[in-house]
Amino acid sequence: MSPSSTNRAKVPSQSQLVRRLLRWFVANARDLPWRRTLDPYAIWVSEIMLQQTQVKTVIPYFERWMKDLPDVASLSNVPSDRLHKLWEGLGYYTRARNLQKAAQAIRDQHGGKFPTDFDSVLALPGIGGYTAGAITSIAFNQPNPIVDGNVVRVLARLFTIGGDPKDKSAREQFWQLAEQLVRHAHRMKNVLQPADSALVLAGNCSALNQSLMELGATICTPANPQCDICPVKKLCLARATSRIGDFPEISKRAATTTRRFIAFVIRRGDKLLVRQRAEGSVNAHLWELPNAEIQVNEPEPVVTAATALQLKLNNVEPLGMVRHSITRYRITLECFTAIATVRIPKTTGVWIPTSELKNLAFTAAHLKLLKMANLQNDR
DNA sequence: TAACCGTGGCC
DNA sequence: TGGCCAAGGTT
Repeated sequence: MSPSSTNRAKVPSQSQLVRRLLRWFVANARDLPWRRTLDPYAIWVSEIMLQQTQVKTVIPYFERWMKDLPDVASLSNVPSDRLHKLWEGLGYYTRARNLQKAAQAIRDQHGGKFPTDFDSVLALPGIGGYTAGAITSIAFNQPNPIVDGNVVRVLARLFTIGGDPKDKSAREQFWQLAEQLVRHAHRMKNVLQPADSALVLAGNCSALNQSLMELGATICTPANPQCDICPVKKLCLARATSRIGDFPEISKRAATTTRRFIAFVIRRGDKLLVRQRAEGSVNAHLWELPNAEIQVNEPEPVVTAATALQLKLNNVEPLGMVRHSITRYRITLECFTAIATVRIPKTTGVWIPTSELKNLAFTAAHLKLLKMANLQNDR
């Protein structure tokens, strides 16, 4: 950019910004299942599912969940197997267990009615500052700010806020700014929504908070943002100074580590040997095929894995391999069919009729193996 | 505070 | 393809 540029960039006016965002959101919001209701339970479930998970992935899970567990009462009573099955494939399974714990707290401490008070919402398991702000603003139109990855990106660019958003000082800036914006929205005359839209809005606070996320999700994207159609492009400081790519200043992720596992499909009659992962481990409560981690360069993978599992095997045949990434690990999971010849230790697995596998929640990698072995159908 | 928790979409 | 990222929270 030329240093002699005459249109010196100014910090955007907040009231102008809020007005444009509200108008844009009401006219352009995507029609999503959880935007058709003001039921705090439904909005809560959607917010938890959406944590670190994309909208496209969440939609079918949300529909299934709401059909099966339509309210706090049904969630507080659902058996663990069914709870995990409804979450199977979404990851971060603690989220599902915390949903149930919170539902039980709502039943026991709030008479079964979803609390409206911010601090009461925040006190529920699995609900932090973002989610408490999202629920109370979207369901109840309270002027509570929210800052998620989208909001960070949008605000960092609009106001050229530097620093790692994970660091305290930068984080406080984003929350302060988000709070100022939602308070502006709260003071404004309510923006009406078009009659032909399925969108249900509790009011301006809901619309403003959602507009920031919607803008980040659809236009102000991490790569290749569509600035040409952005409703607030004229107010964007990063764009005015040609520094869109410099914001936000995200730190690099931890390097990935390669790991190698051997798994076995071992059948006996109409039963399959499977095990449930222990509390406190990764993917706790979920089911998997018996498996063992081996060295990446292990020369005798099957023998080593079988020994680790205390299995004596005959007729070992390769079934296939899946690649799977989990957090910072890049995993290869090699699978073999085999026949076990001696008694099996409980820690290695238990015999489950194959007809019952569909009721158990498996980890994503092992679900792929079951499908490979024609033991589990698509849902 | 920084590490940990899962998975799939996207380019 | 591999790396980045997604409506974060907990410990």
